[in-house]
Amino acid sequence: MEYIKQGRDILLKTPDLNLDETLDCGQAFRWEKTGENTYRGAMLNTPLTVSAEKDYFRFSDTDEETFLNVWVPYFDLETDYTAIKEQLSRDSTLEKACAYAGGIRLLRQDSWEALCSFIISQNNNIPRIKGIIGRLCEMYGGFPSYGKMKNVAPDDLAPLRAGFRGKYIADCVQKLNGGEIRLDEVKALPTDEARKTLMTIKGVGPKVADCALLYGMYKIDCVPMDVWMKRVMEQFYPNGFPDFVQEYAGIAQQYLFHYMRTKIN
DNA sequence: TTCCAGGCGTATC
DNA sequence: GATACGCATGGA
Repeated sequence: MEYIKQGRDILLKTPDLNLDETLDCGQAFRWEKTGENTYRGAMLNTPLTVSAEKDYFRFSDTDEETFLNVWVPYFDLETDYTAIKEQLSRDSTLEKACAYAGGIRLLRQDSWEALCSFIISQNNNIPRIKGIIGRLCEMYGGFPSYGKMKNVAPDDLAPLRAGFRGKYIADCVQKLNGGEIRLDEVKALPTDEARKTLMTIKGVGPKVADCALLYGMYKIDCVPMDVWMKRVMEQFYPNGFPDFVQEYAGIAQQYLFHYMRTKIN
């Protein structure tokens, strides 16, 4: 990764990053394509417009401190995806998946934002997930902290049209505000214990927990098992992943999920 | 109209 | 532990 400042922008050179593949592959729901090669979105309430230009990525109107503290970790820019893909490609299916969309990166999202987003995601489709999260941000003037949502009742969330998920969000907010669950502590736990803790929240089962762990806490051994990944495992890995995949199973899952959902029918 | 969507809670065995 | 069913909403 190398970057230079240009006025109020940061210009970044990095391999293994494609904005479409990374920002519109179902791991984050707040990025909107605003131009041919441009996305606008945010992490919590830090906004960003990012574009792919000829030889670099332009992070618009971003100071160096925000770039280094927020966007470098968010886009996982210090991880060598070339090496990871090389290792994963020892498996023939993953080789195809990596070749198909090699510009996917695992976004290191905020733990609360990821947890909340994936509670909303259950038994739901991506356009509607985006709609509900969009209305949540509208309602609170940006993505609300759980503190800002303190004492929220399911009925208060009716305008989101989140269906039965409203009461799950309310329960999550309550447990976080009550200190019953502290996400920074969960993050420090081994994956299995962290998963168990998250699953004490109503509406958080194995799949939503694994999404929060993978996308919000960078537990890259987690493989969220949704309908698409179940199909992948049935079709290609009836006996599980090979050992050399395990280390990066969560990242492998990104390539495979996208491959199965968009390429294979 | 019916089916499905990055599932989960509950009841039942 | 496994299986069956209902659940809010909206697009296909």
